[in-house]
Amino acid sequence: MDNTIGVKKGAWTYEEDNLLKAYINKYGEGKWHLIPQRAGSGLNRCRKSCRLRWINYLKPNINRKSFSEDEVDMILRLHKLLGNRWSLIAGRLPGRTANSVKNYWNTHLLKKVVSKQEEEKEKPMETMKAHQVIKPRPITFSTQSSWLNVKHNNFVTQPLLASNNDGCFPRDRDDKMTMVVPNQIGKDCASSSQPILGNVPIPCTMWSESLWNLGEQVDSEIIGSSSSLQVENYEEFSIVDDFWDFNICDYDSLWDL
DNA sequence: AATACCCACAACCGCATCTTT
DNA sequence: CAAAGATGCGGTTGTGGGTAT
Repeated sequence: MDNTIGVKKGAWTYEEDNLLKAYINKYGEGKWHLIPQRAGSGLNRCRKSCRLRWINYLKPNINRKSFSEDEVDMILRLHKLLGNRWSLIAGRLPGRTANSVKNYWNTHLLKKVVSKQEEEKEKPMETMKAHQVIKPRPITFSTQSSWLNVKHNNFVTQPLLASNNDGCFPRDRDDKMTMVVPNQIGKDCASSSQPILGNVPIPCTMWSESLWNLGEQVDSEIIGSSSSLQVENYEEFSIVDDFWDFNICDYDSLWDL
């Protein structure tokens, strides 16, 4: 546990920053618990504070400029998809930290999003955009091996449900269901300039590779290297249709990307 | 000029998860 | 396998600077 007794808190001084930078230069990142004994008496900070200071402020590649329109757009899209998973969102924005993305969201975007949602609520039902719902078709991994092998060439087109390793859908609490975001079979987008979904171009950082990696971070062990979003509370869905109806919003988020 | 208020962001805190013993 | 320790994450708070009154 942290021994925080007698440890300094509050804003960091120039000297403390230099001590921490010198420590990182000498020993590298990580091993935060060793900082108090290695960095000397001038750096009387707990390891958590040191880690935060380095990650959010001192790290050389941090982009401290104001957020560009593209970055804001990316944050909005990723937040729609991932929610408040700031580290994942920041991971898609080079040079940005989870803390800075979170701060930007809370100070600039949260109000906008909330007011927009309020507007949507107040709209009459008939003016709402109709969604085309494509019901998923259960497919086993063995039959999907073809598209699993072409992930680098394609981009997201249609979500499907995947079964478990044994080819069956979940039957009990120990089984896990995954939502798979497959690539469009047979369509090679690697040679085109930028993938298009309807009339909406997909930002370059959200090409299939990004989504794929995203999926790996969301749930890497359930589905191996495929792009997947693990569905929690799967036990609520006794049949595929129930699951699909319940998750229309999540699927729409993907379409809106 | 003084004060109040607001905003942006750095930093802290508690908790969850992962790793080590 | 359990406990302890280490790390990482998201929510929240504190504070300094800018602006309005």
